[in-house]
Amino acid sequence: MPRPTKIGRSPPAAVEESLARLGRNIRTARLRRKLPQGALAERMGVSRFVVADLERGKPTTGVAAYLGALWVLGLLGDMRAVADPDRDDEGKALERARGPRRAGLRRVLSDDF
Amino acid sequence: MPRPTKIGRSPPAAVEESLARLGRNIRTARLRRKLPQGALAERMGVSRFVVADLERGKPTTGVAAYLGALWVLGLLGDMRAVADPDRDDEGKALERARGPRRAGLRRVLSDDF
DNA sequence: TAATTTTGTTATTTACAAGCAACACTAAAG
DNA sequence: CTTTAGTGTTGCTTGTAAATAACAAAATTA
Repeated sequence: MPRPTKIGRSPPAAVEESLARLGRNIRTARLRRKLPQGALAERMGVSRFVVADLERGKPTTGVAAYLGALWVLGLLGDMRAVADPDRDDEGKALERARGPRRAGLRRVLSDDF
Repeated sequence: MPRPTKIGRSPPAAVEESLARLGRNIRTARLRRKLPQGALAERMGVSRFVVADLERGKPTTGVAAYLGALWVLGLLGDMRAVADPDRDDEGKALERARGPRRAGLRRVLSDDF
């Protein structure tokens, strides 16, 4: 996350806590599976330092690293429920109050990064 | 995620799908709350381009950006269940097969980034 | 319709994420 | 105790994530 970002340098406490817990959970799952940081890192295609950063909940580390770890550990499915529109009761209530707005999409949205 | 990373440049398909879905979910939640990308970005303390990246599921974007968006939208609580040790049945089974290993911790682990 | 708002695109700049190497510390295994 | 494996820490290098600015193309509102 290069360039000084407020959310990267000092995230809201709630975000920091959430990240710390996620990191601890990944560490616990890794230890249960008897995987050293290096082995997990190798299967993810990153260096062991990235895994160490994850497990501490480093906020500036890329999402792909976190999700990649979950993937190797067989826990990626847990992400399905995050921000699931079907479970977003507050959002659904807001939407019912007016007509459903369509997202201002382009003709074609290029997804090549 | 500077430096050519396998997981950043071409993540496993499962990770890509998970990211794409998460991005779509965040976008849906934002639209339901009638928040423009710029407004969400401002509350997060980032530029509007980061929000646009999120919603496309860009893998190299920092975690804090994703979690920060969830936080503003009131959806951060959904992260609690991700990799929750209490729900990790496979991990628990593996652990039962042997004694619970303790992590090789330091005396003090500095968490200042 | 026109005016406004929102989002997408491109280009440029810059601070840092992630790679690597070397070394220290810890805790198991022999 | 000695050896080995796993993890933490520091310093350095490099490619790039994110900021900014300017413009274009949609969608919404009047």
